[in-house]
Amino acid sequence: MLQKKTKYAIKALLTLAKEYKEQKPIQISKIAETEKIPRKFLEAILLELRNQGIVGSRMGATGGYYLSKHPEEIMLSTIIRSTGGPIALLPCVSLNFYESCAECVNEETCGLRDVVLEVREASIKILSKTSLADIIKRENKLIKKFKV
Amino acid sequence: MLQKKTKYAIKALLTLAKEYKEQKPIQISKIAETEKIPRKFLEAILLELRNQGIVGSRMGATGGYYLSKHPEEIMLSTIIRSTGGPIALLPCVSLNFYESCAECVNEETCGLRDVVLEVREASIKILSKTSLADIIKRENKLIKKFKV
DNA sequence: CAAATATACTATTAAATTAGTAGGAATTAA
DNA sequence: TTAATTCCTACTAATTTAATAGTATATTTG
Repeated sequence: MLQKKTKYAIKALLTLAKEYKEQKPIQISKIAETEKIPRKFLEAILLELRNQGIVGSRMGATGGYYLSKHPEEIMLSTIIRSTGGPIALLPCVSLNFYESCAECVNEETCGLRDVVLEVREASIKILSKTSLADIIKRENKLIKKFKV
Repeated sequence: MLQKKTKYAIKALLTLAKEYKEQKPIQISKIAETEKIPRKFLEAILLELRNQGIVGSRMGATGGYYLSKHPEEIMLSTIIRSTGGPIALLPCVSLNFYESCAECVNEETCGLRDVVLEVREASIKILSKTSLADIIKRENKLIKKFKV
């Protein structure tokens, strides 16, 4: 399961994406309000996303956060990883959060690992081709669909 | 990520599967030892698996646990669900652990949910066609592969 | 039947992770 | 210079997960 932190991050980034215009900052408080995210928590999350290079910021009055890339270039897999959420089901198949299993005699011949690897591939295939822009597109399609 | 509990469950069930013979019980302590799982914790896990109908048990001397079905019929998805591990990335797309998102105005038109649904489908497709027997088969294949 | 050996069950504790808060420093625009 | 904003560090609270303790109940075997 994704952490709340990750979900908040995605929602916040979607807000930035919807009003995307290069370097145009939006304030934390505005995002927190529209997305119903605890203000201070969001502050911490955006700071982290900034350190990861996903968003940029401007300090001072009229400051705020903005996407550092076009919404088409920011992938869901990147966001999940940047906010600490491993995608894999077991640490032994995680690229970014790898850890070997204490009990495993031989990782290479572990049948469970083999399956879990497949699951990871399938998940990453979807998550790494889906951008913020894609999510917004999907949203619009769904709205149309349910209006009819 | 799968919980340790789930991983222990899978390992324990694989042990039972490898020595499978209808209704032939194996003791907790033996499984705990070969799989390096804390004895008492495993006890609790097996009890749960029993209440879920995945294993059967016999009390008293010479008692123990045994698979209630053939290893080919026990699927990874079932084990994960039975030990409390949701497969979906968000509760709003989980079949067995469903919960709506507090902030979501309309679930049906949520773009993120739409993507996460796809990921779930892909994962379940693999996990629900993989049985204990399949995992063992994979293991044997891998052993052969790495021997050469 | 008694002793030994299992699981069944309930309750509790410990550890780890995740979520959220507090408060002041630094920066910028007006 | 003031107001508005992000930056940063350190905490605290809440929740979840992992593990343990101890007793009750059932079963086999001598």
